[in-house]
Amino acid sequence: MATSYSISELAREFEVTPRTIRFYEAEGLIAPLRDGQRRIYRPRDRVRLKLILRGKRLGFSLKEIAEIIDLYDAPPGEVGQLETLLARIAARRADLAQKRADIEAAIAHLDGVAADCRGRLAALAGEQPAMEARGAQR
Amino acid sequence: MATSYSISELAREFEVTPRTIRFYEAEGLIAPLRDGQRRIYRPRDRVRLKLILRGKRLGFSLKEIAEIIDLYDAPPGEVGQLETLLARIAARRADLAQKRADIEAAIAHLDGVAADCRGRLAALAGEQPAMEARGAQR
DNA sequence: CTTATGCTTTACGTTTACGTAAACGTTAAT
DNA sequence: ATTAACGTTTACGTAAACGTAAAGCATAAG
Repeated sequence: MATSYSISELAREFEVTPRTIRFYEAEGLIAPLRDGQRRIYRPRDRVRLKLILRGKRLGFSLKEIAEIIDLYDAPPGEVGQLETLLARIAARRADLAQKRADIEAAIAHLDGVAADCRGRLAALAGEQPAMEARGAQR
Repeated sequence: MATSYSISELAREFEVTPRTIRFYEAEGLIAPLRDGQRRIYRPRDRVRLKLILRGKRLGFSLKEIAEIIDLYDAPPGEVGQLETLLARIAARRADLAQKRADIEAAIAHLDGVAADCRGRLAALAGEQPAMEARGAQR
């Protein structure tokens, strides 16, 4: 009893529209089965959709996402193919490492601003303790 | 002798076109000084541009980037403003944390594929050691 | 039988983020 | 004086990623 999904089931689960899912198919990112005219999505299609959406959150274009996904289910292949595959993986990994560095920097920056912000709040609280009792944290 | 930059200097440094920089200005993300008609970019404009491009690499829209940047140079403000500012920072931080989680997952996934790939290469090498001497790593 | 629900294709519309070209000003060098 | 290098505004063009109808098939329920 292999599980399968309709397009609107997947759409609901991942909070996208059916249109979006069909669009990804048209772009060659997913290839669901068919029951006559209806699209039937298997677990592997669901995984692919999840990967696509993760890629989107990271700011990759659909074209880039396609390349990445193709890396995942690449065929066993022979030596030469495996080597070029490793090279492509390395390239993608470098992209991700760059993004990770960007993220760390952005988070650090934000945390710095927040700390400064709390500092100023503390200063204000010490300077002008207002009429009502202080609520330390909210 | 405060340093300043021309639009093409910044464009070269960050590998974007002047058009792009002017576009960001039109969208309210940068506000360079003027020398007559010419735009004069100060270090703070340069920093902003850097932040914008970092945001772009992370997949934020220019509108989202504008919100984030506004958090950075928010006015000292009073208690209420500081508190809502902290709240907005927390929201943005949550976005970034999500993206970081996505990145970690993607990198882990890719590393797994790469490891599997190297494993298959090793298997092939042991199975059919070709005519020429093996080059352990390239 | 027809109404509702869900899926389908086809096709044009929209937003974002610029690209590209035209036409024009301003120093700076030849 | 004119060519070159750099800047400006204005405006139309474009690619990506869908949104939004329109029109039709199918099948389950009333």
